[in-house]
Amino acid sequence: MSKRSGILEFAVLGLLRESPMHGYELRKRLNTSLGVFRAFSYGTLYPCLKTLVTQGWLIEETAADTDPSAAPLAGRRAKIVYRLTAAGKEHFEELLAHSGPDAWEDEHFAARFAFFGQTSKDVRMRVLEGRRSRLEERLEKMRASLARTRERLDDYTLELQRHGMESVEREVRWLNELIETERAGRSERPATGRDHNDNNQENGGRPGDRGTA
Amino acid sequence: MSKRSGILEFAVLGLLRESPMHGYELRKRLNTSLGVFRAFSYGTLYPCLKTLVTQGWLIEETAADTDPSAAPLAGRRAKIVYRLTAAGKEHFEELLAHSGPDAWEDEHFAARFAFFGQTSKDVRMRVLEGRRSRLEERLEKMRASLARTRERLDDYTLELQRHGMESVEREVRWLNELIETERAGRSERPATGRDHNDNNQENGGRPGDRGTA
DNA sequence: AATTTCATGTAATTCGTTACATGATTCC
DNA sequence: GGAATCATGTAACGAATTACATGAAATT
Repeated sequence: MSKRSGILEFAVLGLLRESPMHGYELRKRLNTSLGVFRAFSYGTLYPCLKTLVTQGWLIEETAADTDPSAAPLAGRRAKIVYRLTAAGKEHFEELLAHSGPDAWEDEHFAARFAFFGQTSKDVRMRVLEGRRSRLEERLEKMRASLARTRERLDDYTLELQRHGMESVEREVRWLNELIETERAGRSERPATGRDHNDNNQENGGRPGDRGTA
Repeated sequence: MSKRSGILEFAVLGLLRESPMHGYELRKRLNTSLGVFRAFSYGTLYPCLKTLVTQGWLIEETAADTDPSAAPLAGRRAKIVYRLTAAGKEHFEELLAHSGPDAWEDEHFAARFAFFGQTSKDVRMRVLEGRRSRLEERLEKMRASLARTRERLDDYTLELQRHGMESVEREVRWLNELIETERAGRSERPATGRDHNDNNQENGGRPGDRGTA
């Protein structure tokens, strides 16, 4: 039953794909590395982990399970470590391959983008372009509504609209850069197969960089 | 019982302060003029209106109530028009005067800003400055977390962080401009007394403008 | 020894949406 | 007279939070 929000499930699966973790640590990663934009509480995370286990995508391990002798040595006792199962990995690849319209909504998009490192190039392109046209649509609406109501609005409301539109325009420019860069050459790297540690280093800079050209 | 979200209640009260409206229209204003950032559905709005009536802040009027003869003439029949009561007006002024820490969270802030036209200068200042330090706090955390984890992150995650930080920095600059402008001289206009239609025109441009100086 | 941080969970509650149900009014 | 838009509502559900409850490990 239920969807478990998509976004949280997706992010959890993605983070656990990199390495097994327990809930507490997972939550921190969700809120820092990944989640500049989104914070989840324990009351959300723990029940979600339980259902993911139920669905066979994760397994719980106590530290002793894997290495009974080494467990006490490790820095700090990890009570329950969650590890991605084969089925979970498969499920995550599927989610990664989908690029439906939900994928270009604000938070959903950010989550997708955060795992672009594991995403194939064509999906990356579809998501970036989908996001862009979503924003352009939004801009159109904003412009139209602004044209209709301009006179009736006071300075502050107007300024709020203006600033909001500028933010959206700025994100469109950002997407344009990213799309250009993707077009220019980043290698394929389908998300399957090789270990995730061979991070693509064939382009050293940040995705937006076009090198020294 | 209950808080009714603060933000929706606040916005409804604020919009109705300008002029009476029925639910359908209210919702449109919420989602265009005011809500570049936030959309509410009928399933949220109508129940909310009901509780506001219960609390005595609004009264329902059928078009015939106020002017039985003129009602049929008006462009389109308005089924239930909501009007702010004296108590509701008072309550809104109170909300307007509060500048607690909730007021500088993302959506809450936007709602507050949208009604700055009715807000006294000192409260405006407190809200703007509160918002700014809230964002600066957030920037600090982001910088710290970035410094801690920089090496472990792949290009895309890094780029996402970078773009997120830039967005926040940009909003801080925006706030700086607004604060400067406020300091420079916009008149007091306490939210009570005179009719809301004498919108302050002593400064013609948008709030961020510093005129021709 | 006490405090902080790590760690896991549950119950009640809040906020809001979707889908449904209904009907009037305007435009073609 | 049929479609689109205006207009009002409700019931079921969804997603996530807060407050609570508990306890172990590390730090001072």
